[in-house]
Amino acid sequence: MSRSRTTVVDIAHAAGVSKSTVSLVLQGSPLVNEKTREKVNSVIADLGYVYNRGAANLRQARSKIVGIVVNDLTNSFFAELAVGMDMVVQSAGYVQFLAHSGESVDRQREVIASMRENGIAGMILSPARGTEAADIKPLIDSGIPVVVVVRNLPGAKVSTLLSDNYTGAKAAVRHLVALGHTRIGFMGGFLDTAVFAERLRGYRDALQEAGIAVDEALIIHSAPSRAGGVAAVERMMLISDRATAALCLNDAVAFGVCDGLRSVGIEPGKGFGVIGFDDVIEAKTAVPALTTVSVDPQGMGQRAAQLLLKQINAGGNEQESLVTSVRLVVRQSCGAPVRNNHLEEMA
Amino acid sequence: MSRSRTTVVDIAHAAGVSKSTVSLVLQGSPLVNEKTREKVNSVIADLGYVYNRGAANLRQARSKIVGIVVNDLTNSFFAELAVGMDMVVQSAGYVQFLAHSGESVDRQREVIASMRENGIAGMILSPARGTEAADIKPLIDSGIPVVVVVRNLPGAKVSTLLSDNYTGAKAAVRHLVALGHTRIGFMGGFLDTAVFAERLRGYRDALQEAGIAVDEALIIHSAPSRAGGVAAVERMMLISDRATAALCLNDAVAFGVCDGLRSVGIEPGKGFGVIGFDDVIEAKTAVPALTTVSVDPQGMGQRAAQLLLKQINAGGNEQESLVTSVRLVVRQSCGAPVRNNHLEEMA
DNA sequence: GGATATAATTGGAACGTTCCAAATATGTCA
DNA sequence: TGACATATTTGGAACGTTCCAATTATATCC
Repeated sequence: MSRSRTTVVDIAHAAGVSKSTVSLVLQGSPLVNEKTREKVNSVIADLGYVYNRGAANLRQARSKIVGIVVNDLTNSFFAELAVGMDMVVQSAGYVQFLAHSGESVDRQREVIASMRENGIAGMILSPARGTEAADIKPLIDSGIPVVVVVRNLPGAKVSTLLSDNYTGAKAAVRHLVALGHTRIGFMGGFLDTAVFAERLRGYRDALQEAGIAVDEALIIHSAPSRAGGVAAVERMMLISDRATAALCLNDAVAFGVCDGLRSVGIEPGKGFGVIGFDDVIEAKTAVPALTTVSVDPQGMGQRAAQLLLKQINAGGNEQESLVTSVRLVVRQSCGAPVRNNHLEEMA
Repeated sequence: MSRSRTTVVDIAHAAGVSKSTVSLVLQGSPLVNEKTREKVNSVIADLGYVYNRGAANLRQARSKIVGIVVNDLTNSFFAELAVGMDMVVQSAGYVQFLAHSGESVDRQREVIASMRENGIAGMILSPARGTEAADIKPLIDSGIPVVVVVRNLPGAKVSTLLSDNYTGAKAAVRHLVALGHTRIGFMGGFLDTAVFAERLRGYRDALQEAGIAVDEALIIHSAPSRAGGVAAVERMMLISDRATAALCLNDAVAFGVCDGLRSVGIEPGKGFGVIGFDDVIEAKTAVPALTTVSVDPQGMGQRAAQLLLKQINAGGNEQESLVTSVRLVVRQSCGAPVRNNHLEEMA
């Protein structure tokens, strides 16, 4: 069907110049005469030439491709994170390989290897559960900048961008305490992620600070999903001295908790205070609107991408560790009277 | 930092063979002696060689990269669609550029161009609203296989994979009619997509078939999102002879409709029947569980990817148009007694 | 042992760019 | 006009692989 690709040489020939000149035009070099540039550009348009970035990469040994690996794209927090990255990556003239590891370290290893073979200039990784520093060591050793987001990867020599889970959880619990709650639960998640550990730590410390003893029975583990939230409520109903409010691992769990409450006849926000974490888009429009710790995933994705691009351009590989601030957005699900939209701000 | 990349020549040198032999080993050719193969492989492992697929692509003029462009990754239907594609693409040894067009045709054009420069072997496109056949013409003309999913692109010479929107909508409305409803609304969406048109057509035809006159006042346009669903209910409350049930453009709208109903004191599934479309994961765990037309986005993504890979391998570019079947999953939100999970099946 | 078949290996050109050093054109000055 | 500076253009090597045709090693047969 299509004859062999038109190349820079074809352009050169048709425009009556050398391929070097065409290359110069392609790169927008100021060295080339205005008339020549016009001529070349018009020929390019005529022949429907498409630049072969692969060939250029081969010669230059640096590509305009970044790799992004996300543990769970079906979770809207991560989907939005990815969209944030997409925005700045595209705008900078890069494209991204974007893959979903599905929390499988094996799959993650495979896609990282594959991306590496395909010549990425850098990578953003939101690690699958159970990822170890060793998993990305070869990547790093080869001098490719890596930014780790959302979940920490202790021991890895990389830049990281985490949200301030500890402070956020603390603020949420403080808010529940201020509303008069004393039986406050923590729902969703398992011990295996740093995110869980930090949020739980914030929860514990806030209770302690308020002089409320931590009741381990109120810490209910479950899958970090909507279904997990439903399950957590079911489990909670079995204990005698039940909670009257809960901080949830994330918004998905919080929505599940609302569902679960409703199915046992409790109205979230009235009979029971629910606070989520992440502030995904639906949090605002849900009924009741979800009180949650806002992480702005899209903004976080943007920052991560900016950080990566900076490192790519700098060439140097000094690591940088950023913590994005977080704020409690009070809506209806916690049962507090809504005074204004962003009641509490935290640095 | 890192010295220049180790190449196939370095391997050859260290293993005492020629680069051609190394290349043969890399490709798993049966031509090479078992002992030589072992030797070469061990050297490869020792030197930490990483294959440069870009160089190979340059020589072979066919890559192992596919492009995927999705109109809205933050919509979980599309996120799951993408995950389905990711699964089969990865397993086939390909990587994907995955980009989010955010319903912007400009952005979409840019990323398509960028992916093309980066040498994709094929592309799956879930077009942004307003995309025209002309937008992807150059891609197609260059002989790159394209599969269009979810939304139709009339006039484009491509393979398509659509869900059976018409039949699905019809089945949903029939079900509502069977439950005794006569005032049935259609909520969410605008006239500008084929998906909307088809589902609406199914709605109209089913009503007509049942001898119920279509009341244009019950067709309420709104954004195809959760917030849009809330808005649609608000609008619906203003009319005198209100609907008692509604088919929603998609699950997001349906959730919004449930939210909206609740905030005016109507319990979805009791006072009002709600049916969604798509069957996203949360549909099952929501309260009330959402009756919806199941599209299995992940499965659809897989099929799309399989179709694309088939076309890439075939080389031939005969188009194929598939319609994925769809089935009504009756849960609680429509108010029907749940007899078993998949009450109605449709081919 | 020589001829022939088969197995295994190999050098060099090619893919489409960029980059360098060198060449050529154009302008300026005395 | 010659000397010099500056603006513009250019050929060829290089990037890391694959592929072809050709070569060399090994086995098989009479």
